[in-house]
Amino acid sequence: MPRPKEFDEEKAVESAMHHFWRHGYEATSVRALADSMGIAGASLYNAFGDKHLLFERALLSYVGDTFARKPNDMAGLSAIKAFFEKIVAFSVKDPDRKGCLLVNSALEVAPRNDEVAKIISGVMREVEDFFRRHVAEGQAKGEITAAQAAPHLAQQLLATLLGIRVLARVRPERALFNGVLKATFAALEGPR
Amino acid sequence: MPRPKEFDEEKAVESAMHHFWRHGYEATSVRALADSMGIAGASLYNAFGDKHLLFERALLSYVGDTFARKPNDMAGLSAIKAFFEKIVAFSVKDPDRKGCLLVNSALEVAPRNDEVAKIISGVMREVEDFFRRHVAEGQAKGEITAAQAAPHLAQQLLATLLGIRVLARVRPERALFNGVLKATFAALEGPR
DNA sequence: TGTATTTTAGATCGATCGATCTAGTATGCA
DNA sequence: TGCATACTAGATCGATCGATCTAAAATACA
Repeated sequence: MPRPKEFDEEKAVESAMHHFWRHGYEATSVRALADSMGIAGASLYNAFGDKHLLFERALLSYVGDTFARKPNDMAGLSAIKAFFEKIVAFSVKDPDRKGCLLVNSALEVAPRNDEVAKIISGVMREVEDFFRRHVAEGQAKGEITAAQAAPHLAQQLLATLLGIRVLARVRPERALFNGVLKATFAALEGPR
Repeated sequence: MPRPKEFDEEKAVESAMHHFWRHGYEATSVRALADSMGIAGASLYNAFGDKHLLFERALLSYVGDTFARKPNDMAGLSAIKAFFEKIVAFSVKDPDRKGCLLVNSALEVAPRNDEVAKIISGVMREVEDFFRRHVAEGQAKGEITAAQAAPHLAQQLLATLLGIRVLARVRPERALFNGVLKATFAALEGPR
């Protein structure tokens, strides 16, 4: 039996993910991908099929890293606040202004790729669910206003999140994010 | 003196704008641009310099069409509501799911093009100003809550707007937008 | 009609694209 | 040591990229 060990596929996908994240899909060449993954071009095609399939793997890897592990030690309003503040903290300190690979891809790739569109809208629905659960929980605890329906508040939170991700790419300013979050959280808490 | 008439530059730029809007920057070839503009490739370079400069022209044309003519017959809350509802109405009925060229370009082009980044962040600041002015006016009229500072509410509205533009590209669903707007406007109006 | 100029279609440029193939090297088991 | 397999570098494929150039057609004034 022959040379059974390959390169670490997971780490390679992670490198590809970071490259797509920084440069986008179209502006990323397969040669640049192979270089940043530390493998030969032929190995890339052997292991991943083609550029498009590799991108799907990279996108799923990103989703796994970013959205799968939600703060499950918190609930209600504090979970929502922690979620937003983590993203803002990252956006402010990221020198590359990469934003969110999912949002970037939603605009650049999804319109011409049904499989990617399905992945992205699926994740967005999960995030919306996440918001709805914690809004309902916060309402039950009396820390979130009951004047608005949980599904609507959750949809508003989703839009705000996506907006923050856009701003992270062109105007990653702490003061701007602070204003957005202040008004968002105040709207959740309602009149006091 | 010779053949003084050229093709209609403005209409040509408009056609280029629509092509960029539908397909993005990288995925648009100069040949496809020239075809959709109804001119020869050589004419494109003669009149506009290169692809990048043509894109800037197209982006400015989009900004002029979309953001320059704001509803100035309204003020305060109703101006804000009309602004959002116009955008949602367009997003829902656009079969191409083009979203917003400015937002699409903010994510795809701006990170690698300082001039485009400047245009985009400038427009975003104008939109933020628009929101701030009308929020302040609404607060003065008592139709918008004074519990939050106008600048913060304006920043929140900007983020929500950008989020809606993202959703327009992957989930242009009337019910989703309605929920977002309902919660957004309720937050503006505050406790009643 | 003749001349100058702008346009056009289309060939062409070097560069790069995604993708494939070849040849040689490294590895593990016999 | 020898064989089979997984990798590598690098050449190469046809296609397309942005950009340029040429030559013919169109237009307006003399």
